[in-house]
This record gives sequence, structure tokens and C-alpha cells, in this order.
Amino acid sequence: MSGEVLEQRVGGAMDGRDDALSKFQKCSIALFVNAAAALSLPRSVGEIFGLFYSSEQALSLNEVTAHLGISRGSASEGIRWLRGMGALKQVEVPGNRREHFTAETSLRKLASGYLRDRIDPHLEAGQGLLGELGEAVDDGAKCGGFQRARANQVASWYRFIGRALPVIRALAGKF
Amino acid sequence: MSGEVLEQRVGGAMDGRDDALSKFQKCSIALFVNAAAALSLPRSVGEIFGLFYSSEQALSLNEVTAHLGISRGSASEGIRWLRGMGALKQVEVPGNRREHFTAETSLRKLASGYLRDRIDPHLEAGQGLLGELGEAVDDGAKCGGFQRARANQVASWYRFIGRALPVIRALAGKF
DNA sequence: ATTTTTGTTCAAAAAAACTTGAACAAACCT
DNA sequence: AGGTTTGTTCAAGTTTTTTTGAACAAAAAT
Repeated sequence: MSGEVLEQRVGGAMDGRDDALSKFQKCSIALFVNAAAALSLPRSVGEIFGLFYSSEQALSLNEVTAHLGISRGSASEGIRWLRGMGALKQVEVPGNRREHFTAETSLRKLASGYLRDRIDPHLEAGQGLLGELGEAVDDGAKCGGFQRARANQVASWYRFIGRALPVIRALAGKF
Repeated sequence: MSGEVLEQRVGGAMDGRDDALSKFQKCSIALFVNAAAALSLPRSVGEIFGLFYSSEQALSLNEVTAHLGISRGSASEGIRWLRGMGALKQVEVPGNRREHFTAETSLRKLASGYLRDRIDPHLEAGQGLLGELGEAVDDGAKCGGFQRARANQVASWYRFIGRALPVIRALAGKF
């Protein structure tokens, strides 16, 4: 035992609810649960990020389960997911070997992480399907012109999205 | 009976699978099912819109169930939803009393309908929660500065989104 | 007026998504 | 090494969402 730091509870049973969220934390959690719903993400992800966003000091997985009253499995998955998209940063806490995290607060990073993980894969799949659509046009049929026009239109939509997303990422950098 | 037009089937049993989708239609459906997944919408909504988008002539509910092999309930709900967000336009087909629809092809209208129905409600709820967050800041506590800074940051994010969405709608109008 | 066609609704069934908790592995400490 | 603590994984359980299908209502034809 060398540089022992507080943070660690008594010693014995500290497994039960350790709750005690501040009003501010509860509001933050509600806010990000709502945001998660808007993005069709699991509620637990919103809760976890809301907790981190409203907590000044870094938190470990165990603290997350204690504060939110969710299972270790959920917390682990949620943290992994948030970390994967760059919404949580790992932080070294001296004198404590647990992994600790804090919320990423750069909107640009949050947005690009989300886009990269949740949107880009669909966009790439869409590009492939778009190619197939073009090949499926039956120029011989009497509706050939119609089909060609539609295929061209969707293609232009994809070009639009491909241009708009980088703009959004760039603009988000100002916040 | 005056201006009788084709389009209507024989007369007797036409309920079974009437399938026969062109390759182009199948591709279109796959494309919009993928898009629906990207937006976390039900697969059936993607299928229905994909079918309309790839069909030159207007279709009725019954034709949708026949082509896609989905239940009348699903088709009805899906059409209602798409119509509500302005993705399907009702069209009069002379000599046929069924309601017929065609796909809306203006990206601006499609995008604003989606934003209006799926995003704006969450955004408004978020505004309310944002207000509560501001009130929840505990200026007395030692983390008061931290909380104030976070509340201000989220507020700036909301302002950003409030400005960015109209820009997107406007840009989408060019396609 | 009766029958047929068409569209909606909603309770129940099916499917998908999310959460839990216990078993496991890895790192740390004595 | 032996015993803790910490984090991950995944099968099973729970909840939510989506789909189905049958009953109902409305409009049109006979």
C-alpha cells in the first residue's frame, strides 16, 4: 500500500445501490436518454453518456452500475459502444487500477463517431445497391426511360448526402 | 359506367400472390429497405416506399399487399405513415375507385417530412429538458462551475442543430 | 336493400432488440 | 501460488417493436 487515495468505499459490502445522483445528473441523463431516442439508440446508452457528461470526475464501470442501477453486462456493452464511437475517453486515475472514463465533449468528434459507426456502413451498402439498380434498368421496356430517370435521381441523392455529411462534420467543429 | 379503363383485373379471385416484381423493382426495394434500416424505420416501410418509387403507375393498397406479400394491416399502417410524412401522394385514377398513390420524389419534401415527424418532436422535448438542466445547476456546490459550463455547452449544441437543420432542408431542395 | 369491394383498427402472435446475471478470463495484490 | 478485484462474454429472460389477420365500417355496385 503506497499512495492510497480516497474514492474506494469502506471495504466490505459496497455492491448494493450506491445511487445518490444530483439533480443536475438526473437532468443530464434525461436529456441524453431523449437524444438517444431521437437517434434510435438503446436507452442505457443515453443513460450512461448522460451520467458521464454530468460528472466532473472520471468514472469506472462499477460506479456506472452503482449510480444507474443497471447490470454489469449492460454497462460493459454500453461503455464499449460509446468508447468505440469515441464518445468516452479513457483516463488514468493514479492510485486506482480500474479503468476510468470521461465524456468526450467535442461535438465534432461525437458527430463523426456516430456517423462513422451508424451511418457510413449503410451508406456504403447503399452505394452497392445503387450500382445494382443502375444495371437493373430495362432499357428495352417501355418504362425504360422512367427507370433510368429514377436510377439517376437516387444516384444524385447519394451524391448530395456524400457532400453534405462532410459539411456537417466541419460545421460541428465550431461547437 | 362511363369511361371504363383497363387496370382492373379480371373480376373473380385475384387475391392470391400477384407478385411478378421486375428486377428493377426488387433492387429499388432493397435500396430503400437499406435506407429504412439506416433511419431505424420498419422494414415494411422501406419495402413499400421502394415499390412505389420503382413503379411508374399509381398503386392501391391491395396491389401493395399482392406485390410485397405483406398483410393488409402492415400495408395500411405503412402507407398511412408514409403518407403522413408526405412520402406518398394520393392520385386520382379515373374509372377506378380505389385510392391510388405514387411516391413523392422531391428530396426536400421527403427530408422535411422525416425531420418534422421523427426529429422535431425529440428536439422540442430536448429544449424543455435543456431548460430543466439549466435550473438544476447547483452554483453553490464546488462543481457549480463545471455544471454551468456543461449546461451552456449543450445549449450551444441545440442552437447549432436548430440552425443546421434548415440549411439541410434548403440544400436538399436542389435535388 | 343487399352484396361486394375497399380500407382501418386492434388484439394477439411473431420477431427483434435490450438487459440481466452467472461463468470466465485477466490483472493485481499479499 | 492463492485470493481478490475488475471487465467481458453470451445464453436466457424480458421488454419493445412489428406484423398478422379477423372484425368492423364506409362506399359503391347491382
